[in-house]
Amino acid sequence: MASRGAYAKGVAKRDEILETALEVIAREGYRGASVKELAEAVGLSQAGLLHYFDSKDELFTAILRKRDEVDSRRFGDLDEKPSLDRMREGFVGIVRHNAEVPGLVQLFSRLAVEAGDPQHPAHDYFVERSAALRGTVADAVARRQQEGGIGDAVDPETIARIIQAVADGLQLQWLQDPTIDMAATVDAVFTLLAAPAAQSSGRDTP
Amino acid sequence: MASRGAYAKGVAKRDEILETALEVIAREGYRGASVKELAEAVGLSQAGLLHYFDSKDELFTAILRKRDEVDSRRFGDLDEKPSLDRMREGFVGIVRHNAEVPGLVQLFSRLAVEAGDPQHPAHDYFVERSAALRGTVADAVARRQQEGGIGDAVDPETIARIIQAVADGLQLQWLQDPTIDMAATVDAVFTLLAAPAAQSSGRDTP
DNA sequence: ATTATCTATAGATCTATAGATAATGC
DNA sequence: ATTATCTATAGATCTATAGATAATGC
Repeated sequence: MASRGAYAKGVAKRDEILETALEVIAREGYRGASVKELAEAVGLSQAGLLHYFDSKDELFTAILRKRDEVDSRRFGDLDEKPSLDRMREGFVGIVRHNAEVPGLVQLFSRLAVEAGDPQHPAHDYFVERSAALRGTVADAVARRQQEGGIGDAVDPETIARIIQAVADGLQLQWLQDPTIDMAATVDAVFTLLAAPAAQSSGRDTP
Repeated sequence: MASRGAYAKGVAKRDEILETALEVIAREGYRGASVKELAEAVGLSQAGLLHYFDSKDELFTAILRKRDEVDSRRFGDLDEKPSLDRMREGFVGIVRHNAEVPGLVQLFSRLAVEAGDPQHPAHDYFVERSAALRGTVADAVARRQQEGGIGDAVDPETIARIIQAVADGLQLQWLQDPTIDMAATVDAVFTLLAAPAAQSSGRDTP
């Protein structure tokens, strides 16, 4: 009931845990990422680490959240109504960066599967993150469609969903074959979208 | 060394195991799919079942292979150079069917992540299956591009990779929110591809 | 003789919790 | 007084293997 909240030291430690975990997983893969290994990496016992999280799944969910925080500081927040072109750049940049942190891609994909269960601690994370991402993309697509830069055979929400699916699905392919160029392929999706506009521009009515 | 091979009974049993496993997983999800549960479903002890497979991962890999076999009998083999339209139908049909077997979607996605490790028994399965699928799609796309039905801003292999990524990525989204219409979204990808052609058809040169 | 199957078990994890002690801060 | 951390352990799985016996087929 009467909870005083974490001490300053505790707050800092929790943060240190998440940052160290990100490094370890990025480098060594999700494999070596048992609670015990992560605890050792940060100089705690397994029980000592779990003091900060309710369960292992909470821990990994927090790691993903931390990652988004770091990424959006690095690549600019996607919640600012960017133009489609700016979004394309941002998106491709993140994907290119992901190709350097295989362990995080593994962690993300694996949790995405497990979090299908609404009881899973990461469920809300995925649902919210997805919706936010798609909302921003759909906005930018809708604006471009109004300018005539993209055909309107498919509605913006569906196009946004497709773009997200490509990014997620490519990661699964890339986990099998890390030589494929995820960034270039995501970029190609935007090229495909733009294609019709290029052909019809300048002569709107026959 | 001198291996006589399985008896007729054994061959049948192995097949029965796989078919029962498909049903159980489709119905109950990947969750309840420990070796022990699957063994019970088919009336064997856990050790009795493992007699037919080298390991748990081999078992699950065999289950996925069996599934493809069943599906391609049901939806027609994709290895026959179908037209893009026929392919679109087949693809959408499979996706629609997948939406009825959540447990198999979970199993597939989860193994796709784990099989990233080249040591994993399912690694070859995913690599080969992927390549075959993409090859067929790329072929059909290339033919359509030559007819002018699709722009050539993006090469056929990349388009094939994108289509596959959409299908795989949508499954991850659908695991979080089973109300989304995977089939309709995959179909929309083909609509997007066709869009430019519709606009330019009939007047090739300005 | 070999396969098909069982029971039993070793052994490897891994998670969560209980019950300490030391450090921090109202 | 509460948080931060430790050691120790319960207990839940789960996989793989050993060592049987019963059924099958060269």
